[in-house]
Amino acid sequence: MKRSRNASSEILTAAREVTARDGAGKLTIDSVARQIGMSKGGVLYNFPSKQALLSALLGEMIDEHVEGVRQVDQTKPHATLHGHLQSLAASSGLKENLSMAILAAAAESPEFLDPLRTVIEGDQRKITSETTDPIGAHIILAALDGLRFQHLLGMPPYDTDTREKMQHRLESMINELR
Amino acid sequence: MKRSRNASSEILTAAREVTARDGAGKLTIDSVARQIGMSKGGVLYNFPSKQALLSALLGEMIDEHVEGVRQVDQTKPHATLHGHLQSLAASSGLKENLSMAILAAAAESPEFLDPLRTVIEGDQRKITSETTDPIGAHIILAALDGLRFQHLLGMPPYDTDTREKMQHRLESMINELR
DNA sequence: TCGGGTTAACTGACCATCCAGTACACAAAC
DNA sequence: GTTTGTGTACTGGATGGTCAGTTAACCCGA
Repeated sequence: MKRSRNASSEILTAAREVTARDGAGKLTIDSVARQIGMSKGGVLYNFPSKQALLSALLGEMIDEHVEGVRQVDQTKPHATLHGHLQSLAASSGLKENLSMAILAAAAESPEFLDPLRTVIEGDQRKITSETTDPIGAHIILAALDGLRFQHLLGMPPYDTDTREKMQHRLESMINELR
Repeated sequence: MKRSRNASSEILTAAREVTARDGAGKLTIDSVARQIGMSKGGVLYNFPSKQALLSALLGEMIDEHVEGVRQVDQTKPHATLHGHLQSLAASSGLKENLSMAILAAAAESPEFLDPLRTVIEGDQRKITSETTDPIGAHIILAALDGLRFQHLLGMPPYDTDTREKMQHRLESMINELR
């Protein structure tokens, strides 16, 4: 048996696989352990509690989001809004319901989302500083969030055609923002 | 001990009180029973399973939403969008995290949200039929949904001032819709 | 280089708790 | 006396977490 120096990243991957395959409700320490072929104790050695595991997953998601936002040219106007749009487009293809697992955790303890709040606060500050019409910018951001949640919860509009048109329109709206 | 013919509606009220006071994670059959001063068996007599209880709660929320949407003069243009805005404004004051309980349930079984999907499908059809710019209308609806979720999850913008300005702006946007 | 000591990583059995759901007796209402 | 509703006590299963012990890798002095 090989002794990987640190299984934590594989554990996180396994957790994503479980949620993707079996749904957010099936994400248990046992199921993750089975997925990676490890014992429950082993998982708990790497993450001392389920909360810790979920926090790490949330951290990954936040990192990916930040990464996605940063992929746009930071010098162009409304870069952060464009970044959010970009991030949405990137994530709207895949349907891993990891976010649902995060939401379920947040239902039990709202403070669990604090790291996310921090990031979003920062984003909103940046967005506000990039425009003279903060309300308009906030609305666009809200629409992007709305699209995210509609998709996450399997709400209409389902067809990717409509959703893409909406994204294009939102891009225009960002560009027309003062 | 009073013997009301049908305790179901009181049970639902009690469930809302529990979630409002203790959070979505504390919504158990026992806690609801305690809240209403009834035994667990009594609750389960009225709602044969927890799913059934949650479904009823979701049903209530949907009814309230539909009610809120209908409160707008149905003859004016974009009545449904205005209705959604109205419904948002009505619900944005209170902070009962019943929705989080619903979300948590949906995390375990996505089909749980089917009734909601049906309603929203209908709404979207109506909205689309009320405008010549369905994409624009969809975006406004997405923004309204986004605001809902931001509020639900305690995400910024926190201040009611900004949120009210956003609602006003959205109202203008609806009015300017072709 | 050999062997003992140390330690990080992990195992597997077990515990504790929570909680949905069941069984059934019992009370009121009609 | 039958139906409707409620209380009490329980079961069973899922699941998060604990812990003593095992394994392998690495270190280091003789």
